[in-house]
Amino acid sequence: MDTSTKDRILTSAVGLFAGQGYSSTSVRQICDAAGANVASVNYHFGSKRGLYDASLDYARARSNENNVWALADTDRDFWSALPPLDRLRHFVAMMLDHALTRDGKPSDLSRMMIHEMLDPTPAFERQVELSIGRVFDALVAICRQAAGPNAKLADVRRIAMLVSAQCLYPSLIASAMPQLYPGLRFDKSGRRQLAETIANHTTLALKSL
Amino acid sequence: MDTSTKDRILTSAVGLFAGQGYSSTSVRQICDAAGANVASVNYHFGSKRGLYDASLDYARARSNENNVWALADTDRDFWSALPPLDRLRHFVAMMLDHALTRDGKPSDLSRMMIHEMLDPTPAFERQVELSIGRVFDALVAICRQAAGPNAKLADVRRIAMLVSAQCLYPSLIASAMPQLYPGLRFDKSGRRQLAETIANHTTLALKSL
DNA sequence: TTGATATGTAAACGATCGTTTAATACGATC
DNA sequence: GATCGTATTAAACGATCGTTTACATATCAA
Repeated sequence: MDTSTKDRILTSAVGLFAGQGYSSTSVRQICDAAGANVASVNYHFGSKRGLYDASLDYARARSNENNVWALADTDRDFWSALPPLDRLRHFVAMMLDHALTRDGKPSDLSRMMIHEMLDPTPAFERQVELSIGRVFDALVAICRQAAGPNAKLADVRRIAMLVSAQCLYPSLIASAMPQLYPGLRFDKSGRRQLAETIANHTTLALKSL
Repeated sequence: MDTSTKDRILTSAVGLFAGQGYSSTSVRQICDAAGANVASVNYHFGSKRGLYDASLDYARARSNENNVWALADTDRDFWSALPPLDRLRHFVAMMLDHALTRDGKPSDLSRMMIHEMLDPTPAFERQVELSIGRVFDALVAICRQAAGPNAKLADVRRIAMLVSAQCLYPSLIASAMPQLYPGLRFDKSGRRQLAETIANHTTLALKSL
């Protein structure tokens, strides 16, 4: 093999945890996919939970390589220079680009996060602090800025929650897509259309506050 | 006990499957909660899968008691008499009422459906035919009617998908709510506000097509 | 070469999984 | 009262789970 056993295990684990969740994925299944021995998981990561925590960090790191969640940093020069509605537009597009890969399938990170939201494990609290929470906070801040000073915070927060709902939903229903929405595709153009639709509707909603 | 063993198992199974999904819930866990013997699951339902299928049907039946999904029947006199935008408003409120219980917690059925969407089991296809699929089709029909004849079907479908995203999201993040949205509540008034917000924004979106 | 440290592996551990078996208790029917 | 179908139970089945053990191998410093 060209990569280390530890890396191969990590890569296989991310894919399997993202696909089936924590409890449905066995250590042996991961090791078979990685071409590694069962005992190597506990050697390199201490336990299955340790591997899971490392997988979350690994998926998040890989996602950040494409400079993505970095945009959640509200105070970035590049962002604060933009008009509020443009910031919102870029932010929505960014969330979708992180939730869906280039070929329209859900990203491993988004799937793992959704599994965590649905059935939180002890690792969830840390992931909220490190990624999800920051992104949501940034989204609220952008929506607040776009809505103006007269909008009530509770209303803005509700709209921000609905934005994240629309951005994460494609990752949730990806496995069930062909059954539920036979015509829908999340390729590059479909993703762009979706981002525009969400951003436009949110703009209308924020302006009507 | 005042109820039959079969019913007690069914009730416990719905709650546990909804809470943790299929593979994370053990037969022994269900039987302990129901005060039944482990073997009774296979006696009454044939297998764990059989119990799971029966649980889905049971949860759906209980949900329909409150006359809910019946509204998905687009040709109902009561509904077709309403103006399109009012039908949309009622439909969104109905979806939210089915996704959330009176005290703001997610319904068992919505949780089970979300688990199915995220990691479909062999039972999913049947549930799409019996409930989810019909509801989504009805939603598309209502949105199409509200958008008028000039709207492109693909655009209407995308908006309908986003509506279901916003209605199901609260059930997805219910376990993680206190961490992600500390201020948000889905009590009666919160649910009404949420339904109004979704319906209003969707109305704006459909009119702008 | 020797010793130390890091890595990989076969085998087994005890626990838990879904399922089956064999026996028992109950109730209705003949 | 004997018989039969239904319901329930304790106990055990083989399989799989996460984890551990004991041992083999590789790498490098002394």
